[in-house]
Amino acid sequence: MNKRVVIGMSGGVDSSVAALLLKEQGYDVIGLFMRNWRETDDNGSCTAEEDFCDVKSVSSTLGIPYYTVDFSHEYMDKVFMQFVDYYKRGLTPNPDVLCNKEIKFSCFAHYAKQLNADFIATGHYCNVLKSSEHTYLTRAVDENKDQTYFLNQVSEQQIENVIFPVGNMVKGEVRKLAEKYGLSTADKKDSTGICFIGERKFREFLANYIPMREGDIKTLDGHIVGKHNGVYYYTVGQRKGFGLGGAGNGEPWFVIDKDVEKNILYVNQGECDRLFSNEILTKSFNFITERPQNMEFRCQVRIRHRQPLQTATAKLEGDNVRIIFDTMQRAVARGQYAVLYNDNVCLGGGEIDIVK
RNA sequence: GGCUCCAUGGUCAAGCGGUUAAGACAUCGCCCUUUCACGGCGGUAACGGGAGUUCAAUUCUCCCUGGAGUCA
Repeated sequence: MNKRVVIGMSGGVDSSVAALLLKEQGYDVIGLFMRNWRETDDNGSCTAEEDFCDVKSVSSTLGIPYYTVDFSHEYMDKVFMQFVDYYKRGLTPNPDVLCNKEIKFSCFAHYAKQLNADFIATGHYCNVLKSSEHTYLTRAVDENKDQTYFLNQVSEQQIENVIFPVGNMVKGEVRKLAEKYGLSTADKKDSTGICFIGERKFREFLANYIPMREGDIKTLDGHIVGKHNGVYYYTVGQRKGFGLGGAGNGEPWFVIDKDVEKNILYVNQGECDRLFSNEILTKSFNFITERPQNMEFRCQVRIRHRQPLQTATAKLEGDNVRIIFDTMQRAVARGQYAVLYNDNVCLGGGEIDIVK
């Protein structure tokens, strides 16, 4: 009896090829398409429909059964509510990190278990490394596509029976393979935007959930230089979207800080020291596999997806971790995650709570 | 009210009789990207109005209009 793998199929190339590889490796493969957001996109079209068509197409090419499941209630409760709440509080949430923790490696995994799966799989670019007693999450071979950042909140238990078939491939190889096997998704554009929701005009999208509230845009020394529709729509370091142009030294303006209580957006023309920091405190840090032995250790860190790894010193402080970077970091946003690495191993991550 | 300046794209700002009327910031599009951002590359977009002078006016003169400053 072949081992059964339930693979999350999004309708993209990566999960298509992941399914292909599993099939080739002789697993009993079942495709599962998740539908977690019930709305059309900005253009009024429903990409979920198109994606599901691709899942059907690829599944039939591969000769595997497929199912569809709807976790939109769970997604709303466990991911989207917090997302909105964070923005209301002036933070910059990362819904995709939560989505992996709560939906893909939780709801999805439980559902797969009901289908008698021995393993679950996804098209994520990352890997698992097994030692005699532990399982570690490791970076993808394709540096450019590594998605471990988004998995920083999962637990060892959640990845113990997970297979990431494309984790040791580069994107080009994935597409070639898809083409070779005639998968309909071979040339499909990579999807971006919030997972399951897609690319949106962000402020307009947020305005559906957080009412606009006009306020002043001020310089750091208190001069009013414009008006905004709500500080929560903006992220520290942001340049576009508040219409400040001309005058001064001709440099672009950047968001430096936000005062949610007073509804003031602080900006500066050109980058300035206030935009940079080399020390942060993360809260309720999640170590995926094991808590480090030393209270203080050297490591690599990234504070945003795809940021090149930054060298730093980490200090354990209870459930929190203080991180002191070797070099200044630009636009550290509260609500995002600082994710630690020890070379290829992703140690885990914590939400950025305080930026010094 | 007198006098003196100023008037170019959304904003700031080059230009100094013949230019495809710079550039920056904003804005828009594309690229990058399973968060939000950053970033890269492109596009749209202007001579306040009316008379003159001149072969030729954004460029010179006058008037109007609209700003700014200054003086009783």
